[in-house]
Amino acid sequence: MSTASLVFSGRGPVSDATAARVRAAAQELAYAGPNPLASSLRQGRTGTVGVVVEGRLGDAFGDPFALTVLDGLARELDAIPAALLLLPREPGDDSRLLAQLGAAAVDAVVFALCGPRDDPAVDLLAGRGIPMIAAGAPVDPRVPQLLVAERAASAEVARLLVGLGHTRIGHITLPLAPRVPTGPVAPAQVALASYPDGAARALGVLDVAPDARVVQTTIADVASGEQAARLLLGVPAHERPTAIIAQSDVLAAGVLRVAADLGLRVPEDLSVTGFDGLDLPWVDVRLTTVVQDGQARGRALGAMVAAALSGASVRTTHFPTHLRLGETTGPPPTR
Amino acid sequence: MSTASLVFSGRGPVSDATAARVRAAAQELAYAGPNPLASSLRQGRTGTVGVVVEGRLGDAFGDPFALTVLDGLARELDAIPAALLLLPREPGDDSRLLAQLGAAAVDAVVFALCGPRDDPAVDLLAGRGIPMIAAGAPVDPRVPQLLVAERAASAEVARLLVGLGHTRIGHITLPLAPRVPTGPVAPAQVALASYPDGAARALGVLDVAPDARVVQTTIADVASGEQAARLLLGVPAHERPTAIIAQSDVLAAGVLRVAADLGLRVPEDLSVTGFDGLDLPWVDVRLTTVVQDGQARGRALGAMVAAALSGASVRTTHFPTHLRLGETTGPPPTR
DNA sequence: CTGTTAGCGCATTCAC
DNA sequence: GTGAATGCGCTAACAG
Repeated sequence: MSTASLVFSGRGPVSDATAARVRAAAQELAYAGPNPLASSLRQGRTGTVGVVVEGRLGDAFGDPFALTVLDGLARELDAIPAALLLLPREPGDDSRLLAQLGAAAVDAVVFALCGPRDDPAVDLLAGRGIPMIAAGAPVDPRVPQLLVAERAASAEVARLLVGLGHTRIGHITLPLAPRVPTGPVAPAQVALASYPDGAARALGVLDVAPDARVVQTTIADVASGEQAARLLLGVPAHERPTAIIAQSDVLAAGVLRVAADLGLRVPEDLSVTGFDGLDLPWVDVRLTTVVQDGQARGRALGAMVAAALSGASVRTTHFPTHLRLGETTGPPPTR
Repeated sequence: MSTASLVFSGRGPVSDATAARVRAAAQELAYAGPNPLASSLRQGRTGTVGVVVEGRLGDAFGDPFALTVLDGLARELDAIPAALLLLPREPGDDSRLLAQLGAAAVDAVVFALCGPRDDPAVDLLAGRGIPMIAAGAPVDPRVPQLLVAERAASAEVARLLVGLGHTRIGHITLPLAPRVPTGPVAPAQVALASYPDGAARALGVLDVAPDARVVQTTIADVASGEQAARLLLGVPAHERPTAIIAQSDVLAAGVLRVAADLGLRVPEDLSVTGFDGLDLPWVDVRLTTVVQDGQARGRALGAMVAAALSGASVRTTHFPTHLRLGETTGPPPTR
């Protein structure tokens, strides 16, 4: 009885009478519509797109920027239509993710957030012919990217501060590799980092301010920003940085809190910059930051997925950002 | 060649020589392992659990409490193992969700967060024999619940404030129904609400303080809390509430911000309470609030899912909360 | 221990 | 416009 299939999918030429008869029979047999699994197997489409998430969901999406990207992505996928399957990876342990990827039925996979430069998941998915889309990582010719000019944007921030006269600059990076502790990082280590986005932003700063003190965080949240800020600011006044460049607005929010706690005025005593351009209702100053539209970024990723699923060959694209001058940057204090 | 299946699933008794031979052949043919779809169809298991999310992902998980629940749930499901499929519902429009549910292959569905009391998705899923687990909503005999004594907990907060001598109490509720505007709500409307959790908390307050002014928010975030607080506090001083009970800590955070803005000291001029017991790094006072362990709640939901999938019959359970006295409550100002 | 057989539930042919 | 046959790719059950 293929007619039933036509009735439920609603795409065949079926007379109203027959349709009614089919529906009545379905009712009778308590048939709740086609089995999605069988339908997917037959059609080769699942209506599901995987999203790889580094670390715990609470950590990853505790950063409002990441959440906004996810939101935009979901919104765009909804139009395909496709639902989002969350595929968390324990940082530094790929085994669970690979098992999930081997067992999960997805039409495509998105690496929407920061992740390792080299990812064994790529081989697995490429082997299955599942299209992938990434935002910075993993780096692989088989994975088209939506790229941000991280290094250039970050360098622009550093240039702003150097131009204002700052010479002692602190930099707070996102994690450069899985499972790192919060703490200082030697500039030489930066180039070897496994996470490209943090590395690129740090390199941008070092391009312009090679003597910047770099402190790495474990995750992007306010508490980590505070911790890193205390490491940078908890030194004698004459070696204390007069400006801190944070790789994320939530990290910068932590810096602002520590500054207030230490009695440092922003920007008179300390300049602070962020990255992302978040609108945090609980931060009262307007942060100097690199604005990127997270929602639009997610949507752009979703559009790339849609294109890949429709069979188009998707190419690496660039996504715009711009520096926004806020109230948290100014010339260094005259001693 | 079922031997190949045994090799890949790793559960059959296969000699090493044969296993090697199979792997070699797989390599040769560029076979990337079993097709998850076919495997799922055969085994009747997908390794995927759906989570219904009300509203945009950004709105739903912008509340750290909701995110923590999701995190705990994901963590527990990971042990099954199962991955999370996000199933967003546009508030007030079930059609997309129902379509997704009809097309998505899931082993179970969790209603982890607030949602409508009556949900057409229940009929659909019950028809398919897919187990459901809920946390407050939907209310249906076919759906076992993990319940919080919302009304009692809320009443306890109100009793605390009344006991301190407050007579003019304001209450800020979560949305009581889809697509509501932020604004005052008549107590009579509360009992008719479509969202049970907000309704139960409001009823708890009204049980103890029947004259409380109730203001409803659109979503649980700081900005909505601020908006609601301005409605409650923006009246002549003699009719201004001396205490505000918020149904969530993020809403309470908004109240604290407005209080500071209006020059009201907390708790001398205004007592403020929340719900959830979040640890918000950017709120400096210790809020008086109803603590519930979101992570544990998510895990408990995950455990219920695991039980349901193992064929056990899952019963409705209760989840504990407790009132935590903080620094934001005290006697009302003596005029 | 290994190979063969059948069917999971559907959607797509193709005859009628 | 309708019904009957085939196979999507796998794995459980069996026979060797």
